[in-house]
Parts: sequence; structure tokens; C-alpha cells
Amino acid sequence: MFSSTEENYLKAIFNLSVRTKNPVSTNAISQRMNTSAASVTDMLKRLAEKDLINYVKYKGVTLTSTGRKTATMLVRKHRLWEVFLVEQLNFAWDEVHEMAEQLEHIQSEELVNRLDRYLGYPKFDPHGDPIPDANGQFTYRQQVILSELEVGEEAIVVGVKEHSPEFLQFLDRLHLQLGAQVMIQEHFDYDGTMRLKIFPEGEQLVSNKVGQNIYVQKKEK
Amino acid sequence: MFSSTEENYLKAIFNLSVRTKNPVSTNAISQRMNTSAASVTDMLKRLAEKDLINYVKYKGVTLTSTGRKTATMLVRKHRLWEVFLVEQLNFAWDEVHEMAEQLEHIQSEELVNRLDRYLGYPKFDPHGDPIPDANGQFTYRQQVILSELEVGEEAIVVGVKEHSPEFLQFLDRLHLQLGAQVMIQEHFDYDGTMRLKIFPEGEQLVSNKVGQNIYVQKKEK
DNA sequence: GGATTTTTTTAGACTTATCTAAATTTTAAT
DNA sequence: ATTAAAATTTAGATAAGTCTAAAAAAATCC
Repeated sequence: MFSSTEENYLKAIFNLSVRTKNPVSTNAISQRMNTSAASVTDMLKRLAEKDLINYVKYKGVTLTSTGRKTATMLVRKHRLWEVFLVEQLNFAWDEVHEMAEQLEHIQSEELVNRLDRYLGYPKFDPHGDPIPDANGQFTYRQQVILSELEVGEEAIVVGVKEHSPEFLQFLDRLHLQLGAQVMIQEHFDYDGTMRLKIFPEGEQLVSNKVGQNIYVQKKEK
Repeated sequence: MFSSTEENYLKAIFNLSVRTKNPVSTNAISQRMNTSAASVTDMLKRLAEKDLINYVKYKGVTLTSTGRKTATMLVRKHRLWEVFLVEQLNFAWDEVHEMAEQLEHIQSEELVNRLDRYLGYPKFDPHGDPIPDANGQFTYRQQVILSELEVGEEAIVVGVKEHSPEFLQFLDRLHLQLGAQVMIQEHFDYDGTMRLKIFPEGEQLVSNKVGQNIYVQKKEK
């Protein structure tokens, strides 16, 4: 249907506009994709021609409903393949991104739906990101940034904001994988470092940068 | 490492030369790939430049050891993915070719080796074709063409020579799937039609064309 | 064994996706 | 409200992979 390149642009636009509904700029896309702004402009014209985006020269782009649907299905495929790689083939959560980046371009709706069923219709991928269902619906979840917790609060790690292998491996070292139960023991105003209790045993100092990149779900007290 | 297109050419050359060791002609490749002879010539130059083939103008091509190794690994990936699709995702044997055609280009040696282990190191794919191991070694098997059997001989269906969905679906209808046990009851010289007993119960007339496209393993008497 | 047919290669063109450099538009600043 | 800076687009080139039509080489046929 669409080339891998076109699909990658759609995904980039989707991810850049998922938070804010504002149009995405040419430069933002070129940075995220490591291409020149000129290449992006060329591609935007093609995508607009195919009715995947709304493009106004010099004003940025938004996805059309077809474009958003296509991007959502790419995200679905990417995340389902990540679940497969981690849960079935026992890859670590920091190893799967590149492979999923290729697998997401495999063309077969039947395949992705069967994979979904095979995996038990998972709602979240190995990094805690929500997996859209066959209709494109995401599961929402009450979550906050770890560093926003107050001293004494308990929470469970449910996701990460950063996905670099370095960060994920560091979290492994800190035993802060998904599902980890933590309690804030101390908060240092000097630089935002926190002292965490990690259940059932263990204690760690985590930097503000780490705390800013972890999503947690507060525990009822 | 190599583009999907380059890989497809290597696979075509491999398959065209796997029986005979003779050089493969430009026309043979263009027919198999549904491209013009001119396109093939262009690509052969590129593949020769990359030391994947030995190319002599007007004389056809053979694979270098690098080329053969690359093609073998593609066949390995293709067939392992077919096993996954059929055994894990419950696709029928006539539905998996196109998907495997895409999946075979996923770049990750670790992935294919883990998939191999996950599937239990299968030696044959859902069509009975041998799957090369991580070293590129194929498993050989004593097999003959069904129509070469004599009246009274018993055998087990172990593979197919033709892979079209039409043929495979027809075999399903005849209950001549892999593993089926058959005995030749009659052989009509008129057009080569055979009357088969299919164990445990069942009897079918099969045309010569069908019989020519099925591999069987003779049963000791 | 020379003429004809078939096969293969070359020449020139097109598409997709990319780039750099130059031109244009928008934004920000004084 | 100009002007300077930043962002974006256009122009022109390149590489991969494809095509058709024409030229060249190889194979085949009396």
C-alpha cells in the first residue's frame, strides 16, 4: 500500500503530534528522522498528494484520518512485535526496537491480528506503551512521572519515557523494571535526587533525570 | 547489508542453480522475477561488483561463496518464518508464502537463531522443504516422486514440488497433506492417473500432474 | 558455414528518495 | 516597521531499480 519510507514519515508525524494537536514543522520531522529539511518537504508533498496529511506550505502538517489510521496501525504492529520478541523469544527490552522497526512494515492485517491473539491481546508493550487494538483504540491509564511523587508515596513502575538502550540497561541495574514497587523515602531539593525503597528489599538513589523518565502508577494507601 | 532487491536476485539465482551447477542465464532470472532482461543485466553488474556472483557477459552467472551463503540464509529465514506462521499462528500452508517473502528480509541473525530454537530446530518447512541450519547445512532425505511408485508400494507424503495456493488447496481436498500414508492401488497407462488408498480410510484418483508434484518416502515392507 | 532467430547488453528515460546550495517566506528583534 | 535570523522551499544532482527500443553477440538452422 505505502512504501516503508512513507510509513516512517507518517509514524514520525504521528509521534510528534500525539501530545499537542498542533501542526508539526518540517524541521521537527527532519530532526527526528535524521534527514535534510529539503527531503522532508519533498516527502510532505507526496504524502499530501496521497491524502495522508494536510500540508500548507510553510505552516506545517497534520495527519488526515487515513494518515492517522495508517500510523496507528504501524504503532500497533511495532508494539505487538516487541511483545513477541520479549515474551516469546526472550529478548531484553533494550534489544527489540530495531527489529520491531523492520517488522512493523510487514504487510498483512491478518498476520498482526493473529499475532495479537497469539500474545493474548496485550494492552501494553515491554516499555509500558499502550498497544492500539484492531480498531485503533489505545488503553488509557492513570500514570504520573516518578519524580512528581511526594515522600512517603508508594507506586508501581508502569512505563518509561526514554527508550534508549543505555537508559533501559541502567534501569535493569537499578532493579527499576516494569512492575517494580517503589516508595519515596527522601527527596533532595539540591538537584532533585530521590532516595527510593524498592520492594521487597533494596534502596537506591536515583537522579532527577532518571526520575523524569519513568512513569508510575500511584498505590492507594 | 544488502537491499531486499539484491537479496531477491540472489535467491532467484540460488533456486535456479540448486539442481544443476550450470551458470544461470539472464532470461531465466528475468522470467522468474517478472522483470525485463535489461533490468537483470543491470543488477548482475551490481552483484558482481559486490562479489556476490561470478558474471561473464553473455555467459550467465554463478554464485560466489558469499552469494551462496547469503542466499542460503534467506532460504533459512523464509522457511523458519513459514513454520512459525503455520505452527504457531495457525495459517494454512497455502497462505504463508507472501508473508514469509517479506519476513525473510528482516535483518537480524540473532532473531532467526532464536526463532529456530523457539520452534524446536525444525528440519523441514510446512511444504516439506529442508531448512538449512545456522551453518547453512541442509538435511537430506530419501524421497521419490509419487508417480514413480509401483502398484502395491506404500509411502508417506513428505513434500510438494509445486507451491501454488491452488495446488496446495487441492491437496487439502484430496487429503494428501504432509504425513498422509498412501498405497498405490492401480496405475492407468492411458494418462498416468493413479488410484491411491489413503490411510486409514479413503481412496482417490489422482492425475499424473498431481502425482508428479508430490514427494513421498517409500515405506519398508 | 552463412543467414536467421534468440538472447543479451547498451542507451536513454522514468520514479523514489535522498542530498547541498540557493532562494524565499516567516518570525523575532530592535 | 524595517532588518536580521531562522525556517522552509526550490533547483539541480545523485543512486537504486525499473522500463522500452535498439544494437550486439551467441545459438540455431538448413
